[in-house]
Amino acid sequence: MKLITRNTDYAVRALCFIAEQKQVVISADQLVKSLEMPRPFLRKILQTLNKEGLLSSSKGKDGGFALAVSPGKISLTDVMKIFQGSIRLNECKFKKSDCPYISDCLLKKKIDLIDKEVRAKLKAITIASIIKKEVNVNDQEVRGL
Amino acid sequence: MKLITRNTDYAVRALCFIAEQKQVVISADQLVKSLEMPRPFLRKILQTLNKEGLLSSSKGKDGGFALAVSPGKISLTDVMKIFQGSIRLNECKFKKSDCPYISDCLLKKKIDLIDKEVRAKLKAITIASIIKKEVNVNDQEVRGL
DNA sequence: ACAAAATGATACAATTATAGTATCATAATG
DNA sequence: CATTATGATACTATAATTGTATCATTTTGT
Repeated sequence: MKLITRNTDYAVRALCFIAEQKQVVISADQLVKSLEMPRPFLRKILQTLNKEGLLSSSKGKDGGFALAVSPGKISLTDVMKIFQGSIRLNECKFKKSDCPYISDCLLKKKIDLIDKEVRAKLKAITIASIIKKEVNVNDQEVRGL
Repeated sequence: MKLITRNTDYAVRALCFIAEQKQVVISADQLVKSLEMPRPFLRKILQTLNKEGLLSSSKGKDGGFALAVSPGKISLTDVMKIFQGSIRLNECKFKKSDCPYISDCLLKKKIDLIDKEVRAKLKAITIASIIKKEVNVNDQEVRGL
């Protein structure tokens, strides 16, 4: 059981990496070399992030990808939604007419509660909050980890 | 994204149903008729629950399945473990040597925290806690919902 | 104009997980 | 010994995940 799939994970790491660099525009090749990911898969992911508005892209020499949204405003749920669709943990199989527990299913209610909490917590995790340590510890720059 | 797969869901509902009946031993056929589930699939699930020790079984006429553990001692995590394997939400793809965030990955740590909380909450959900309402509301019996 | 360096679009493929089905064997009971 | 139940096991269909591969397009420098 995974909460986060590979492409979400790659996307998050790519976003973090881009956010951490002094350069604004980062090419797919740079990312492939720095983070270890299969190139075509990463490219597809970057294209998706571009389409979805989290990255902007430029072609040709010195082209690549740049953050289109500030790291503090990109949350894990944003990325998960893009690559994993809805992140409802629940989705009862049973239609109201079928479910033997009909209108109020305690199981569903309990899971719903957990679901809401998880979503809130995932939303609170932003790219900025993930890279915070690497970028800024005691107000010192510690790039190039 | 589902936290709970179909077989876990069926298993939980079957366990709840068995726990709710006055009869101790419930046959697969009874379950199929009452809860709406494909018979062969449910049978496989019941066999698994038997093997895993949550149910006991008896063959022949008036045979079937009975709870082998009290409803208060069967938690959602028990059932999930059986049908969905480990319920770690995390499992970082990157081996220590590969991961660009090396020994301390903030993403992983944050997800780990969520993971622990979710597991604790799932563990707190027992069969007893799910059927409580149906079996016992204001100390009245409200069977046959 | 043209080659090089980048992304864009899109179709295909392998692997794994999920959600089942189907069949025959075995045990208990009357 | 037939009936009624579960046990064991092999098979299958669908969808999701995790990619690969190819060609088109745009930008830039010479």
